[in-house]
Formats: sequence, structure tokens, C-alpha cells
Amino acid sequence: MTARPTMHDVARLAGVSIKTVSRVVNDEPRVDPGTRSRVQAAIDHLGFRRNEQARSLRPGQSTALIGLVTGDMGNPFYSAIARGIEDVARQHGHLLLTASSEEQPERERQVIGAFLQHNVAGLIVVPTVLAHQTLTPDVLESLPVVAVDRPLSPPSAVDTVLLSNRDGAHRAVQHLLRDGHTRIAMIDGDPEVYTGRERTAGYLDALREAGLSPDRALILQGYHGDRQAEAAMHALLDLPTRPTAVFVTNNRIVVGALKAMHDRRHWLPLASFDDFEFADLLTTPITVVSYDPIEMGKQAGEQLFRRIGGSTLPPVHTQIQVALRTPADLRPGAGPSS
Amino acid sequence: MTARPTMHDVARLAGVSIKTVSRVVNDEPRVDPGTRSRVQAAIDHLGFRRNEQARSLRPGQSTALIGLVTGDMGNPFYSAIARGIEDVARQHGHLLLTASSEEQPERERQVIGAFLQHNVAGLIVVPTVLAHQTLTPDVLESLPVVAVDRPLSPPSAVDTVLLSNRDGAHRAVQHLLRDGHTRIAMIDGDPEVYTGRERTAGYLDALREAGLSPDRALILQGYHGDRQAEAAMHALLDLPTRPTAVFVTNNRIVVGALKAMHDRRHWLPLASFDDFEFADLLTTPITVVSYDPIEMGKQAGEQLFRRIGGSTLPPVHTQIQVALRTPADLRPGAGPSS
DNA sequence: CTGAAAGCGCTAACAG
DNA sequence: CTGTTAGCGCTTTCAG
Repeated sequence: MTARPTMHDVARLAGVSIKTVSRVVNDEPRVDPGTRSRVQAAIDHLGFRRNEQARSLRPGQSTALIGLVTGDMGNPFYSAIARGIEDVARQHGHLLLTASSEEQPERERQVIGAFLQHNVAGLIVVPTVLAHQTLTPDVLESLPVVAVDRPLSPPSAVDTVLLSNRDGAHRAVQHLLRDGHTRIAMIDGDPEVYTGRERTAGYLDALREAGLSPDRALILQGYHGDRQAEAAMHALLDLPTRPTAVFVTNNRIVVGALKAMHDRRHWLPLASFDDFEFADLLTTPITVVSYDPIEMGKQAGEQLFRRIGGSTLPPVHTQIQVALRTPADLRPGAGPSS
Repeated sequence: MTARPTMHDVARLAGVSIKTVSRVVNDEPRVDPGTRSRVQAAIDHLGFRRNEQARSLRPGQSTALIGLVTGDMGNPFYSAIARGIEDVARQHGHLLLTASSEEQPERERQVIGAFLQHNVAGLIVVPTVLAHQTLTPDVLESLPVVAVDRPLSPPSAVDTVLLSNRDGAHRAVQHLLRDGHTRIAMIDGDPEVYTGRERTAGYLDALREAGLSPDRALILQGYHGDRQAEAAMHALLDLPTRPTAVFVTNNRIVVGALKAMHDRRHWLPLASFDDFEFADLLTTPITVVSYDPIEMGKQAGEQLFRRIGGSTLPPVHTQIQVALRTPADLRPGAGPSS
């Protein structure tokens, strides 16, 4: 385990001062070409690599690190966002720290604290539901922060990247209405979560537009994760007067809803916010509100680097457009088996 | 944008020396309780946070950072591994850097180089296919490295966490054979990838065991991603004498195969390495080789921290067990719709 | 074009 | 129990 070479070692080998090595490493102009190549040779020979820790210790030099906090990096939606951010970070020569809050404000607080101790140059956060004790004004002033998928609560003047939640839900439910349904149920997760609230509002918009008044018995909220959503779907199927179609507000709930329908061998027309790869391969194809989570990450990353680059414009709020994909849209050219 | 407080600021406010502050921050024993609480008050008042960069600059003090390189953090399989690692890292007070190699050795090299510049305490890698120019002996000696999902090529003496690829494939194909199939096709991705090679071997094992000789026309290799896999499945369906069942070697290929069968409205019994949430909700349920990727990450993380903790045992090779899930296993208690 | 000296924020010695 | 000194690896003055 030989010690890692330092600029000092390189300088000694090349017969120059440490400062000249620094100049070569940083591609500074005023270096004699001969000296430069001699130093470069020494660098290559020793396998020297600049210590980022030491570099960023000097004032003004930020760590080439950005931090991402999501609810759960194991959730494909969040990891797709991470992927988009990573691409942008790489273009800017930065690395990405990732951590999961598990939707717990306390964990979010700890993680952000740890990121700050590592002097991240910026932060991208999918905020947890409750008040953000860590994203206090002084934190927000000390480094750029972008909120993705949900705004901060209480609302702060930070950049956001959000989906057209309300409009997407509106259109999905509209689609069911056009098919003649009038008893359309809805299953949502935590009604405190911004996305769920917005999508619920879109559902209500569509009903109102159609002149229908919402039926309390058909609006199920507070069903977290696929297991609880499964129970919710069973409850709907147990109703004396069943709904004729169902709208579900996210990619966890749709899994539970489908499982329940599968168990009961009873399929209701379904519309879901969030797309998934198998949507068109199911027993009954479903209508989905589709969008590109990688693009969300890219937008968030680009906005963050604009701030890191010094932009002081007023907060930017980016809307990511969503598309409705109905069973009729699927693979229109596909013919039957030959 | 006020400057971030340092130990110096805390020391001045508390009327002690900087070293005493350091002692309090690091929970060292020999500090007077009165002094300690006075310092703590100053810390709280200023919102002081130790600068990790500066701390880890001292020799012997490693950065509380570990690095993860996978093929694509947007792939749910890899992000699940990341999630498992993250949990272990947190328990050990470390943060996780993540990056995608896109299966390109050159990018892998760059990413690992960047991680090393940030003085990561350890590295977890899903190695790319070709030779690992970066994971050279001197790198492997300078910090702990764990390989997940695939061993290093050329083989090095590092810890690995691998699936029972060959056995899992063997059992999946065995299952098809027991259903009476004798013309079982196989679709694989890059035959250079370790997991694909092993799973192919398992497929051949099963055929041999059944006294069948492999049919070249039914073994399709080199189909990367779901698009190419879709074409492969079409090719199988175009064969003058079609196979009666198909085994696919990963979670990308199964998507393509299913799409092709769906387009043709022609479903062949299918077995897949890699499970997915919708396996039992499809038009024709399929047989899957199932395992827990989060657990893979946990095992890798725990092994890494054993090394970071100083373990010098010979390389540890952890096998993650896999389970066969057949359509008959699915939800046995579920009854028909009431 | 090149170098010497100072210091970033912190911790390990060694005094007191 | 507490403080002083030195120095981690690097970049920034400011002189040559």
C-alpha cells in the first residue's frame, strides 16, 4: 500500500516547484512548453491524481459534488430522475451524492446536514411532506437548491421542476368520461402529498366539467404503497354498487389495484397517473398519464448549474408536460399472428 | 450569504481554544462538563457544522464517502442495489456517490478516477465487460473494492457478490422441460457479459440433463435491450418450426419478448431470469427466477465495510440465492370474482 | 515564465 | 482538563 503521490512528489521528480505542477494540472497558460511536458511526464509516471479534498479547501473553491435527496432511490421513478441529474452533473464535471429520506422529515434533515458538511455545490430535493426544518432560509441562501416533483412546504422562493399533475389527471378522467362512465372511483395515497392533492383536484375538475358531483364513497385516500392500494381496490369491488371505472394517482397504487382486480378476476377500466413498461401487455390495457422522469432530472440539473454558475434570476418554475396514452394508441400497426 | 462558521468562530464565542471545540465536536472524553455545554451552546447558536473536507485532509482520516459504479442508475435492478448499499452506508455514517458507466470501460475508468480524486473510502462496482484498465492492482491495493453482479475480468482477488445464475437458469429451463417442452429457445443479450454466459450455461445444463442436444437455430445471442430482444422474438415466431417455449436471460429481454408476442397475438410459455412486479398480471403468466437486489446491495455494502474496518481475510465470494416462481405459485388462495 | 511563503479548517502530538 | 504548534495537499498572493 504505497502512499498516493502528491504534487510535491511530482515537483521533485520533474525538478520544478510545486506551483509549476499546480499550473500544469490546472491547465494554466503561462508555462513553458518544455517544462509542461516534463511535468506531465512525471505526472503520468507517478500516476498522480489531484486531491479534490485539498483543492476545495481553499476559499471560493467549491467541491465538485452535488447532492440529491429523494424518498427512495429504489423507486424507479426517483432513480430515473437521478439518472437525468447524473448526466448533467457529469457534463459539468461534478459527481452526484444520493440519499433516501424515506419520506421522513427527520431523515431528510440528517441527510441534508451531511451533504452540507461535505460542502456540496448544490442540492436537488424531492421534499418530504411536512415542514422542512433543514431547508431553512439560511440554508437556502448559502447554496443553490432545486425542488423536483413537489414544491417546498411551506412554499419558498426556490426553483422547482414539477409535472402538469392537475391537467394530466384531468385529461385521464376526461377520457374515462368520454367512454360513457359516470361512476368513476379514485384511489390516492397520502392526501398530504402535493402530487396526490393536485391529481385529486384534476379528477374533481373533470367530474365538475361533466356536470357530475363527486361521490364520497368512490374517493379513497390515504392508501400508501401497493399493499394498501390493493385493499382499497378490494373495497371498491365489495361496494353494493360498484364503480364502472377507476382512476389511480400513482405508480404504486396502480400495482395494488391491478393485483386486486386480478385476484377477483374482475377488471374495471383503469386510468393511472404514471406510465409503466407493461401497461400495454396486461389482460386489460389501461390508460396512463405518461412523462419522462429522466427529463425531469435533466431540467432540475440544468437549473441547478445555472444557479451554481451564478444566475440570480427570480425563481424558475419548470413544468414538465405529460401525455395521455390510451389503449387505442398502442401499437396501431400491429397485426394479428400470421 | 454569510460565511459558514468555523471552529475558530465557535472557540472565540465560547472563550476557549479551537482544540477544545474539536474535542466537543468529536465527543472526546476529557472535557469539563461546564466547558462542554458552553461550547455546545456556541455551536448551536452559530449553527456550526464540521467541514468534512478539512477533517479528512489529515492523514489517516478517510472521507466518509463510498462510490458505486453501475451500468445505469436508471435501471431498477441497479437502483435497488444502490438502495441496499445506501442503507448500510448510512449505518456506518458514510454517504454514497453514484455513477453510471453505460457499460463503457472508458467511462468506468473516468468515473473511478473521479471517485479516487475524492478520496472515497471504498468502491462497489458492477464491472463493465472488457478489461478493467482502472481497477489495476495498485488501485485494488489502495482501497477496498467489492464487485457486484459480475466478477472482475480478468479475475482479480476482490470480494464478490454474485447470483446463482447458472443454477437459477437451470431450474427455470428444467421447469419448462417438465411441462413436456423439447424445443425450448433462448434469447440472450451480450454473450460477453458474465451473467448471460452463466445463464446460458444453465440452460445448456438443463437440456443436457434431459438428454436433449441444443439446437443452434433456437439459441439467439447478442440481442441488447428490449428493442433488439423484440426483434429476436419475432425471428423465433417466424421460424418454419417454432419453438414451443422460450427462456430469456434478463429483465430487458423479457420486455421485448413479451411485446413481440403481444403484437403477434401468439403467446409461448416463457421463463425469465429476473422477476418483475407485473409477472403475474400478464395475459399469460410466466415463470421467473426471482431474487432480492436490495439484499445484494446490502451484502456488498457489509463486505465493503468489513474491509474498510480492516479485515484482511482472503477474498469473500457471496452467493445470493434465487427462487423459481411459477404461474402455479401465484396467489394460490385467490378465488374468482364474487 | 517560475518560485517561496502563507493559509484554507481541521486534528495529532505534545506541553502545561 | 486545556492550549500551542505543526502540517494534511493544494492554490493564491507576490516576488523574482
